[in-house]
Amino acid sequence: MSRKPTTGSEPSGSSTSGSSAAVASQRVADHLRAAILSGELRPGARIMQEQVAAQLGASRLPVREALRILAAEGLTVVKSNSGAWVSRMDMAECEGVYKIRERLEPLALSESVPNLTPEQVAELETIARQIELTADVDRFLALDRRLHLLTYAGCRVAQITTMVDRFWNTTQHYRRAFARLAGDSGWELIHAEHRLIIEAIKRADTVDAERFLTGHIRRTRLELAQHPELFTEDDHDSDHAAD
Amino acid sequence: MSRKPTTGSEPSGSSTSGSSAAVASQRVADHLRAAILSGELRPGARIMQEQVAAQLGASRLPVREALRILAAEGLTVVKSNSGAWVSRMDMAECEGVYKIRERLEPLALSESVPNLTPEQVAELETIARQIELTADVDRFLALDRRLHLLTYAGCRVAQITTMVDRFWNTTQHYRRAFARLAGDSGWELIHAEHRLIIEAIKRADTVDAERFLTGHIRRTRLELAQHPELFTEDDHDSDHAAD
DNA sequence: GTCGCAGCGAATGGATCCATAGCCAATACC
DNA sequence: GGTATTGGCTATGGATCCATTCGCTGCGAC
Repeated sequence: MSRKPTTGSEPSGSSTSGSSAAVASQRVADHLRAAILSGELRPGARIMQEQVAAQLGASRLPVREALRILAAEGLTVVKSNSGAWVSRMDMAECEGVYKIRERLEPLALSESVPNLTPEQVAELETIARQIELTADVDRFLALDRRLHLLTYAGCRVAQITTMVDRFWNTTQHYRRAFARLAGDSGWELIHAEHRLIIEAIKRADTVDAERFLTGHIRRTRLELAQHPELFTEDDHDSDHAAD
Repeated sequence: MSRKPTTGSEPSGSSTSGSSAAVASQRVADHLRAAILSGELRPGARIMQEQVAAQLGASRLPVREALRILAAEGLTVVKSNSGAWVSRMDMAECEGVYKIRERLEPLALSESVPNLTPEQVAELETIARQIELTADVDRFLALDRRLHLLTYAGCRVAQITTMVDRFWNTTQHYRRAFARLAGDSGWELIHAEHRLIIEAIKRADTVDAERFLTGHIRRTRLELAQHPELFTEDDHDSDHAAD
């Protein structure tokens, strides 16, 4: 149906806008991305083109392009004449992503720190406090994501922030699974790391900020390596797509 | 039985040089990627869907998907209801990519060094010698690319090598422009850095290898920053796509 | 003379239709 | 009774056709 496209003055909706994108491909991609990140579509879940098309009231063509876009982002895999699935990582791949993040995010942080406003720094502390008071896993995930991405908000290099966002997206599901089995001592360490990172940011000390952030990611990677069971959960079909 | 098709949709495939991808989208993407990397399509050049479609004997649909793929790789930009162009970087963006490479490629190298075979190391030295004997810019570019990517050949983490490949692709044109105006002393430094990197690789010393590689990329970035004229060359249309 | 608006053309985005390649199951043969 | 082959079904890939939108050009008004 010809839904009035609202003629967005500036299309340029560069990812994660979530709202009405001018082009259907982006809208479908945003929808699927949100579904994957929220856990509604789990790794390994089959994505049927016409099912998604019918659900969103579009034809299969935008869905196809959206699947290409998401595949390029690493969120889906598309096999010729076979179908599309939500990307599933094995432990080695996930460790690889963490190794990349270990190098990349400190760079993002260094590029960001000099440009952070006092208001943003204050918000960092607020979020950190909220995280320490949070017991709910989903809320922790959302806050943790907001915290870290906010520390990178001053990064002027779009390439870096784009990549950082992508890796946070591709590992979202495994972070959720990982957060579920963290013990109290694990939370304490995370809180300590967050405090140290924020304190270094307040001092505009990029060296220390990088150091603590590297340690934060590295420690998470090493912990992750001790839980291979996170990657063995067979998801088989799950076409019901509900949780 | 033995008919194993295995026409895997390998994104950013290692250039099978035959351009015989099973799916047309990939074939078109490979063709356009090669055209961009070879310099046939320069940054800022307009890419017309039906022109490419006619040239490759396909319909516009695979071309559209190919443009999405290349856009995700950073090689093209697509504007809604407007068209597609070869990505053009300003100096800040190019510096950003170099900053990323400065962090990422040492990681790729560290992951690769323990897995490099003696034959590969020997080939590294051969390529380095060839580079030192080369005066031709295009030949230098090809050899330099082969050299560095070969140093990363042992990296088992596909995510890393994929990204490294992508960044080498997106900066290919600027590397070419940059190489054209390098003086003799510049070449000497490059050769020295290559020798040091390879020597460290031979010793399986990942720390030194990372150190020299970081310096290599960083120095290139700083040199690049002194040549803003590389990014001001207006290319306007260039639909003839010849050089 | 310059700015603005309207109309036209061309290129892209989207939808529908057809061909093809896997996958599964049923059947026939060993 | 088991296995292999074949046939049908389904979902994706590709092509063509239509709608939309952006840009350009020409004309008119200030």
